[in-house]
Formats: sequence, structure tokens, C-alpha cells
Amino acid sequence: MIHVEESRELKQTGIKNTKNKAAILRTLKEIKRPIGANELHYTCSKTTPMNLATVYRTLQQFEKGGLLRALPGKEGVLYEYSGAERAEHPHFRCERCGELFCLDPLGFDAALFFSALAKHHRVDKVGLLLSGLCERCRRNETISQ
Amino acid sequence: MIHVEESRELKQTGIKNTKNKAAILRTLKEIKRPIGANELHYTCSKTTPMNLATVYRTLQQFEKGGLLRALPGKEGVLYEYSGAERAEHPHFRCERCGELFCLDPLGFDAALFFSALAKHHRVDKVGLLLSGLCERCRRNETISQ
DNA sequence: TATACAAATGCAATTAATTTGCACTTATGA
DNA sequence: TCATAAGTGCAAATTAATTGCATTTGTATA
Repeated sequence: MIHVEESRELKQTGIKNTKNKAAILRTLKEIKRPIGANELHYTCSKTTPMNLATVYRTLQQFEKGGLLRALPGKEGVLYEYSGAERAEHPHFRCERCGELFCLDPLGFDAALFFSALAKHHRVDKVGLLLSGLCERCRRNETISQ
Repeated sequence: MIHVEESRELKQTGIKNTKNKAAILRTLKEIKRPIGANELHYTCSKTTPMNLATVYRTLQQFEKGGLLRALPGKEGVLYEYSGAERAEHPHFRCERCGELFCLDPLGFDAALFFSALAKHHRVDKVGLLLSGLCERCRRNETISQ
């Protein structure tokens, strides 16, 4: 499998273009949700066998280069693609089924709100994780009662 | 050292009242910021020597009992007291000095805002971590330029 | 196209955080 | 006071993540 688009993106970021890195980047982009290092390794390796250490090293490099964001959570760190196309956005975790949803990016009003909240600190980044019952689990719960 | 107040709180929560647990609870309450398991163990053990495994087991129990909240972050999990007196609140992390600040609890307007953000999911909890440059580091940066 | 060199990789070993098994101790309620 | 369930210390086990090192690969340049 050839990853033309990913190769270009790597070069632009100043990261050496290798089969492994292109595969990791491609997987991160295809899977449209945050994913853990293990699952990422498992998924990539189906088409491009590689070592787990390589995955970790690449994730670090990608994060430094701004290609991905790391989201620490109770079940470990999840990674999501953050290239030009995908703006930073909040997430929603369902306490019932465990699924993690990406929400719409925050707007300017939110930025103002958070800046006020932080008083005299300067806010550069917003990490927002809502949790509760997702739409599907909510429906199931209503039915089963 | 006797922890009368903490003993009462433990009993109310249905947790067996022991010297170790009272000391852990007291430390969590005295330190007015989220703290890691290691630092907690170190601090508690000054007055009440105990095993690190005990600290971890107690933290789990406290969290289940609602006495504390666990905050996963890039540098590991931090724990903060969450008894009746202390409402859930957002935090601010300074990227420069690493300090973690507790911010004021969110109001009703924020609740509405987040509910709308989550579309049809039902929001029960809000995890909000702002980051940037804290007030002090901001001043230092201005001076040194 | 050949080549030199820095970066990437696999593999094994290491580190650090957290959990667990087990024997012994302690708190609590009858 | 006694019985018993829960708590504790200690050591070992687990797990996620990192690192050292020998080898391979990508890329810029001759």
C-alpha cells in the first residue's frame, strides 16, 4: 500500500518519510476517533508490520510536530490526528458504553468565556471532556425501563 | 495526631475508620491542590508511616465513595478532595512552571452551554482543563523581554 | 547513479506506575 | 470479650512507556 498523501504531509512537517510513519499517519487519519497506542499498533501492523516501540517513538515525534494531539484519560492516553484539516475540539465520553465522541470545535464565545474563567492566567489551550450518557445508550435506557 | 473530623467523614461514607485512611483524607483536604499518589504517600508518611500500596487502595476506595476526584493528566493521575464542601471545578495548568491551579466552579450558564455542545448526548460531568501561561510566569516573561 | 550520514527501526532490557496475593493485624458490632 | 470482615505490609506481578544498541533505510549531494 502506498501512502502518497501521507508522505507529502510528513515531508512538509519535516519528518523523515518512511513506510512505518506513513502507515501510522494514515491510520490516525482514517480512524476518525482518538485511539490508544496499542490499538494503533495492532491496526497499522495488519498492513505494515512494525514494532510497538516504533509506534511510541513516532507518536512522540508526531505530537512535537503538531500532527496529533494526545488526550490523557482514565483508560490511558489516546491520540488523534490534528493536521491542518482538523481543529482542536472537545470530546464526549459515554459512561455506559465507553465510546468517545468528537464534538464540534469551540467558537469565539467559548474562548471569551474560558479566558474570563482563568482570571489573570493566559489561556492558550482548552481541554474539554464532557461525559454522561450518549444518545444511543440514552434511548436504550428509556426503552428498558 | 488525631483526625476527629476525618474519622467522622469516613464513617459517614461507610468506609472503615483507620489511622491510615484518616491521615490520607486529612492530607488531601489540607493540600489545596490536586496531588499525585507518590507525593501523597510521601506527605502522609511523615506523620503516619504507611505503605504505598495502601495509598493506592485507599485512593480507589475514596474515589468510589465520592471523597475524591481523579484527574488524569500528561504527568500522571492527580487526586483532589471532593467532599461536600468542595464542588467540581475546572483547572488551569501553566505550561511554563507546571503548576496546576483550581478555578472557580462552573455556573448554570456553563451547564447550558455544554449541554448544547453535546447535542443529543446527556451531560453529567464536565472535565475542563485550561492551559497556557499562569499569572506569575506571564509577569516574569514580560520583565525578561 | 553511487555514496555518506543522519535518522529510523527492531529487539531486548529497563523504568515507573499501579495492582495483586498472601499472611498478619485491626476495627467494629454482637 | 469474641468473631469476623476489612485493612495493611511486603514482595511479586502487571502494564505502559522508554531506552540502548546494532542494523537498516531515506535523502541530499557528489
